[in-house]
Parts: sequence; structure tokens; C-alpha cells
Amino acid sequence: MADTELDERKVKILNAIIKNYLETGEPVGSRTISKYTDLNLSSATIRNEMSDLEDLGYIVQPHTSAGRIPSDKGYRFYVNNLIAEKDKEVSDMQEWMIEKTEKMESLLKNVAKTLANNTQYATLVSAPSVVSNKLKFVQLSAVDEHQVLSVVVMDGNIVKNKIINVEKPLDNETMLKLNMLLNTNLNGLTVDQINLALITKLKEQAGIHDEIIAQVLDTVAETITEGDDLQVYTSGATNIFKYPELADSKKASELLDTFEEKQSLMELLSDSTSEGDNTGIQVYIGDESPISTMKDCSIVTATYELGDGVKGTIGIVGPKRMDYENVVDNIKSLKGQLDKLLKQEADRNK
Amino acid sequence: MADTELDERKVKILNAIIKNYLETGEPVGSRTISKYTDLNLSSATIRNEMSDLEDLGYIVQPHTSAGRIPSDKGYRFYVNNLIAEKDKEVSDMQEWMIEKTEKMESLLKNVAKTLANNTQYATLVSAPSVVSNKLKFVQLSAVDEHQVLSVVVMDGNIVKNKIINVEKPLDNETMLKLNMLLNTNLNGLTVDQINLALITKLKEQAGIHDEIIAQVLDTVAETITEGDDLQVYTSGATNIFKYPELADSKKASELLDTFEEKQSLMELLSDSTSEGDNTGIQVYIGDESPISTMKDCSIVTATYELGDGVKGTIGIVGPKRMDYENVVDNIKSLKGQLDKLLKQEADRNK
DNA sequence: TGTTAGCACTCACTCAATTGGAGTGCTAAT
DNA sequence: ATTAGCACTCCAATTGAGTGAGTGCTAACA
Repeated sequence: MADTELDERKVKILNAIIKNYLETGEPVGSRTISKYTDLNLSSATIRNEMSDLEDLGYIVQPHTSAGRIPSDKGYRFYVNNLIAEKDKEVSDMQEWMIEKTEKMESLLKNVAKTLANNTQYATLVSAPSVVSNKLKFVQLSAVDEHQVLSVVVMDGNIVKNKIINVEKPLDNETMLKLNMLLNTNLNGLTVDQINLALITKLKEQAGIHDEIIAQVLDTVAETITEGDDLQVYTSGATNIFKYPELADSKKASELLDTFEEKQSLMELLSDSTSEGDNTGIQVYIGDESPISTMKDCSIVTATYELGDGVKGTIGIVGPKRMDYENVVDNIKSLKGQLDKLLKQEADRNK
Repeated sequence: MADTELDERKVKILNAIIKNYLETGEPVGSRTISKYTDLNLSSATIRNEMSDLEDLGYIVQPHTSAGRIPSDKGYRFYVNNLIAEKDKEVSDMQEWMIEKTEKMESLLKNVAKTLANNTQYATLVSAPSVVSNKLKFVQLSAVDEHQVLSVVVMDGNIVKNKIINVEKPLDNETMLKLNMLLNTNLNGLTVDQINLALITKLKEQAGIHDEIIAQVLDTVAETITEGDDLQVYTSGATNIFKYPELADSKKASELLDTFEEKQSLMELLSDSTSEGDNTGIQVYIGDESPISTMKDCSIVTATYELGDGVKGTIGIVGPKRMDYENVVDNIKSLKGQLDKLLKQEADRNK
């Protein structure tokens, strides 16, 4: 693992520097390291090594005659080592969720919340993208003379509804027929597969009541397609005030803005779904982040799956000196639970 | 309107002080006022008057030999005058909402957003409280063998749904009977009226299938009752960084926490629904606020109605030196539009 | 040749003293 | 009743000395 440019001692020192900095948030000096570590070396020797490490770009000095802090490259090295090594104990998390499957929305809100509580960082969770998700159930019902309620249930019990205004009341028979039509034709299909052609075909089959039904069908299609892009739940955004390096007015304001404007967060999450590595866990450090306002942060994301195809994402945003071990642990465990939960949900529906 | 303790000149000076402070956010001195206003008085005279105003409690000095800033009492005086006088022009707002009635949720989110944009303060909007709201439509449908979807529509097209897990599949006939039972008994009732007694009665009527149906009924009741307390939409929380007196780390963190933890916001809003005055607009200044973390802020709330009984609330939170005129204008206009919109909605459903 | 001790140097940070300016309160004159 | 003038107060910004943590370099050492 160790690059050729780093001998074992340098690695040890680098690790010591980073570990220490993660704890304190202060630049760490040569004397500290010389006492802190088991390799008995004087501060002077450490200084020489640190000088080398700085030349190699793993650590930087905020100013002359200050201690060193890890550079992005340094963090990256640390994280790579960490994730490769560590893969054993999975922290036990609360089991509350198992019972609360009924509503995807509240489940995800809870996930975001507990994760934020556990880690003390800001978290975000995106709802499973509906695009490659299967339709399970469609139903239209007349609420009153001029309004029809359409309810759509997707795999994973994601429920969507929409009220459709109609000119003339639909009689019971038509209603029944429509429901039949929709369910037999749409059930089990993914949103991808429900395209214009299919809709047109349905319209034709609907036959006589063409006008009204066309309108209804359009709206149903809309219901299924729309709005699933904004589903991001965040929590613990204010945790960033706990880290002085992020808490100054300007940075905090920008960051919180980004969190409030969930749109841009989507980019972050969708970005990470594409280039997932084997573990499904992604770490962005500083400038590596796709969002510029987060260039002073680190971001850890994981994607969880539901049935086939990649779906939703969990993310944690914190200072660069975040406790990567703990975070990766937490997020990994959570991802596992979500995967299991949703899979079992899917199985049950078979 | 002018209290006996304030002669006309004092009122003018007080107004000048407050207006100036609203703009600058800096303590305002006697010389500024002497030049700023049309009443030609020397700074010395102003000083005397200011001294009086301070004794009367309308303004305070942050420290000796600084200018004066309005006290809560001063703001209160200003606001009272303002709201009484001003009632003419209602600023024209975007008309986008008219078309978007279908989904209460997105409507309210939009309201919060535009309001935040227009005023540059933090806003919160609570969904119409369902408590005194009428049930319009209930429906159970079998999604698959073990899951039943219950959909409840309330007045104002608030849709709630919940998935109920059942042991044994329910056959079509039972389903139909259940739906009938629910709709005939519950339609038109308010949540208040759906109490334990009624539920028990329903269970009895359900008869044979007692066990399963009891479970379903319980869940439906739960669906109706639950969760409507958390429906608060916020926007523009980060606007507080625009006002230095709120932007320091500690205060900002507390405030944003309060905004994230929507629960406590509910108190604020529900509080204001109770003691609405004639216009339905409430202004809390500083310590008057029911939430302690907001004691450095002012809060303007308005309640909008839907049919009979008080329902939802719109609120704005900003610094004490907020632009009350503009805010009250905005909020009043918005309240009017919401009232109208929801009323017309209600009418159409008659 | 790698390691260490020692020393001079740098730089941020703290604290106190200094200064300038904005603003007040009071008094005496109009 | 109003105003001009002056002494006074207090904040805010500036300066400068002192401190300490940390570095880089050199020379000695094993």
C-alpha cells in the first residue's frame, strides 16, 4: 500500500500527525510527535522527516513557524489506507427502523437524524430514485364530482398521490374500467418504461371516453414521473458550528445555503452514484468535492440499493478533519441495514 | 394614537431614530437626527428630547456616550402606529399559485420560499391544522396480499396515506364493506369528532372480521390523527447572516437549530393562532416572543383560514430592526391570497 | 551516515497603553 | 425654550513589547 516515495517511518509520522490533528484541530509540531509516538525519535529528527513530508506534499504549514497540518493529499493517503484496512466490526445501531417501514419518507428523515446525532456532522439522505423503480399499484378514486384522486404505489412502498380536476363526473363503471386498464398495463413496469408510446396506446384502448380519460392518463403519467428529483432530507446542518474552521460567518452561511437549496445537493449525490467503487463508499476531500462551496469540507457518501439497480444515497458532510473511521463505520452499517431492509421489503412483495 | 406622555415632536424624533436605525443597524446620535429631519432643531435640543425618550423607556443606550437604539417598547410603539395607519396598497404578488392548488405541500413550500425571497428574512409556514378539518374521503385498497393502503383526503385536499400490514389477505367483499363503513360513518367529521367511542362503535358494526378490521380501523384512526403536528415548512433561514446583530456564531447557531427542530416552531405558530387580533396579524418584539432563542428577533405572524375555524399560520423571523412596513404588507397580501384561494377551493367542493 | 542537541530566528497571539472620534450631559448665554 | 460650547465618557482601532510554540540549520556524536 505504501507508495515507494514513503518509507515506513514517514508513514508512521504522517499518521501520527493526522491523528493528532483530527483530535485537536490545531497544527501539530515536531515535539508533540516525538513524545506522542512509540518510535523514539527526537524532535529534531521528526523535523527533518516533516520537512521531507512537506516537500512531498502530504502536509503543509499554515504559516512559517507553525506546526503542520495535513494537506488534501495527506488526508487522501490516510483515508485510502484506512478504508482498505478496516472492515471488521460494524457498530450496532438502533433497530428502531425495522418497525417503521411503512412510510419511506419518515424512515429516511429518521435515518438522517440519527446519523447526524451519532456523528455530529451534517447529513443528507436522498430518496430512492424512482426512475428504475417498479410500479406496484395504481388507483383512481372519485373524491367528489369534480376531483379524482390518483394514488400510485411504487416498490419500497413509496406512495405518490395527486388530485386531478375533471370537468364532468366520472361514473362508477368508467372508474372501474380505468383502474383495470391502468393496473393491467402498468403494473410491474419501471418509470422508464412508461413512455409516450405506451400512454398513447392506453389512450386508444380507453376508447370512447377519450377526452376525459386522456386527461386523467396524462396526469397519472405526470404523477409518476414528476417531483422525485427533489427528495433530499438533511439533518444536523447546524453541527458545522461545532468546528471552528467552518463556523465563521461567511463559510457557514454559504454552507447552510447549500444545504437549504437541496437542488445542488442532488448533484453531489447523483454524482456519487455513478462512480461507486467496490464498497459503494465514496470519500471526497476538499477540492475533490463536486460542489464548490464545500471545498473546505470532506464528504462521505454511500449508495444503498433496493432490488435491482442503484438507488438512493446517504451522505455526511463535515470538516476535513472529520473522524473518518467513525463516519465510514457508521455509514457502512447504515447502508447495510437499509439494503437489507429494502431487500426484504422487496422480497415480501414478490 | 399618540400617548399623552409623548408630544408630537417626541414622536417625530422617535420615528426618525427608529427609521434610521432600521436602515443602518448602528446606534444613532443626536447630530444625525438634527440634520436628517425637517424640524430644524440643533443637536443639543435633540439631545434633551432623547434624554426624555430614554427616561420614558422608548430608546436605550448600548453604553454611555453611544447613540441611542430603540428599545422593545420603542419598536412596539412604532409598530402599533404603523399597522393602524397603513392599510391601503397591497403589493401585488406573483399569481403562480393559483394554478398549483393540487398539492398543499408544494404550495406551502412555495409560499415560504417566495416570502423569504421578497423580504430577505427567515420564513415559516405551517400547514392547515387538521384538527378542526373535515374528512372528505377515506379509502382502503389492497396493494398486495399483506399490505393495505389507506388513503385519507381532508378538506383542502390534504392527502394522507399509510400502509397497513395485515396477517391474512382481505377479500374483495370485505374490502368493499370496510370502505362503505368508513365513508358513511366518517365523512364530514372533523378529527376532533373521531374519538375512541366512535372507533369502538365502528368496530362493533364491523362484526365478524373483528380482529383484522379492528387493526385496520386503529391504523386509519392513527393515520388521521398522527403527524399533522410536524408540518412546518421553513425557508430562508440563512438570511439571518445578513444581519450582523444575529450573525455571530452563538446566536446564529441557536437560531438555526430552532429552525431545524421544527417542533418548537409549532408552539410559536399555534400560540399565535389563539390570540389573533382583528387583522389576524401578530407582532412579537424581542422578549415578547414565546421562544427564548428568538429573544433578539422580531416575529410577524398571520393566520390564514380555510372554511370555518382558524387553520394555518405564516410567520417571518428577522432582526428587531426588520422592515416592519414591508413585512406586514407582504404577509397581509399573502394571507389574503391564501384565504381566497382556500375558500374558493372549499366552495368548489360544496 | 543517520541521529541528536543546541541555537537563532520567525511568526502569531496576547495584553496593555495610546489615541481619535463620536456622542452625551451640563451650563451659560441668547 | 433653544442653542452653543465644553468637559467628559467610552468604544474601537492602533501600536508595541513580550511570550511561546515551532522551525531550520549547523555542528557534534555514535
